[in-house]
Amino acid sequence: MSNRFNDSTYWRAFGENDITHSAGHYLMAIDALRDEYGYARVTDVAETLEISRSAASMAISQLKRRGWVSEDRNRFLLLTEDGAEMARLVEGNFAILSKFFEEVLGAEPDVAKADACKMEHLMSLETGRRLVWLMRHVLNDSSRAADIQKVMTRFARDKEPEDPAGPDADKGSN
Amino acid sequence: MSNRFNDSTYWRAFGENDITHSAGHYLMAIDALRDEYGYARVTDVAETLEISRSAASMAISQLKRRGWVSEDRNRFLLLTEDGAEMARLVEGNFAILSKFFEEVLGAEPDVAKADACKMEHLMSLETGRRLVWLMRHVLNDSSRAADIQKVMTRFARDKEPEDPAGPDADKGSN
DNA sequence: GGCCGGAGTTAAGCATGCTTAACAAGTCGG
DNA sequence: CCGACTTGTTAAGCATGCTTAACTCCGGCC
Repeated sequence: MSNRFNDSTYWRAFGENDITHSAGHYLMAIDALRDEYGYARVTDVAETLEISRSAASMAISQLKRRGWVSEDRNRFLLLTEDGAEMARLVEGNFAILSKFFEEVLGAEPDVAKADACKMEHLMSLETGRRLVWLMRHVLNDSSRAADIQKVMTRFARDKEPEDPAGPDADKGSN
Repeated sequence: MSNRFNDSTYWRAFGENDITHSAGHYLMAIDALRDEYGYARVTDVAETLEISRSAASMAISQLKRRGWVSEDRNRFLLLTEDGAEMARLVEGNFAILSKFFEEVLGAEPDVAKADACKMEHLMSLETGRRLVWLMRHVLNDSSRAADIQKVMTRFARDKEPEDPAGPDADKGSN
């Protein structure tokens, strides 16, 4: 059996990500709060994310130890340079994925955002950049965009129960 | 502040997924083992996934309780109908995502597979189907495929350090 | 018949990430 | 000046998901 199941470096890498789903949202919350109010406290982050203050407190301690969050002289929360970079990465991945799901694939906005939110911290910088590039150069070309729209409209019309991988997907590839 | 940060139903939905990353791989491992050897035991799953037998044992108990795995009369592992469906969903998502990352975005095979493996259990059936459809109807059209290839070749040439979201991505959207 | 080894389970420990409860410290009002 | 509220932290508990260690159980072999 020589497929990806034999190679634990693949599937177990899930747990060794640069950033967890929740960490990404802590960073983005701090960023958004500073944008809007000029400062961010533990309590504000907890409120924004609708979790307990204690959970926010402990999680933010981790983020400080990891060098992504610091405090100003008034003990207000700051993103370090690395922290801001991670926040931008996750934010950017969310933006591009939800845009792709909605505008190219024609998914419902809610579905597009839910899927994007779950995947945002997992897509590599490299792949994210490639997707941005494609979107920019395909969608901004109105003829190509219309082309794709036509195809996806046909999808909406022809839609029938079918295997998500489809007959020509290379199942168990590697 | 009226963006997705205010709505915990979005980001916290991550933990309420239909299936976890590891559960997906347990199901796929059982499926693959039965395909190749005609049967699957706890020990075989543990070996395939390179985890301890005890971890496999406990995880598979959960999957049985969840109605995704059962046993035949010789105590060999079986996927239930629901289990097989979940396995096919995750498998299909992996196939289509890695194919998309590699063949459309032009990512390195390793990067494509790593990203796909991390995201496979998170993409909804709906979005997966749409991606399959697009791939089938865009990539199978050689002129359109060439078009995209040309764009992505230009990406490889022009590649420069840039924000993954790019200037025209709707950051903080909702 | 007894013993060994493979298969499977259970228990205890660790990390993440959440909860509630209890508590320390600072600020503000009467 | 002191009580009350706000802020932040720590502790204990729970779920997931892994580990190692210590079993049970069963089948085959001398």
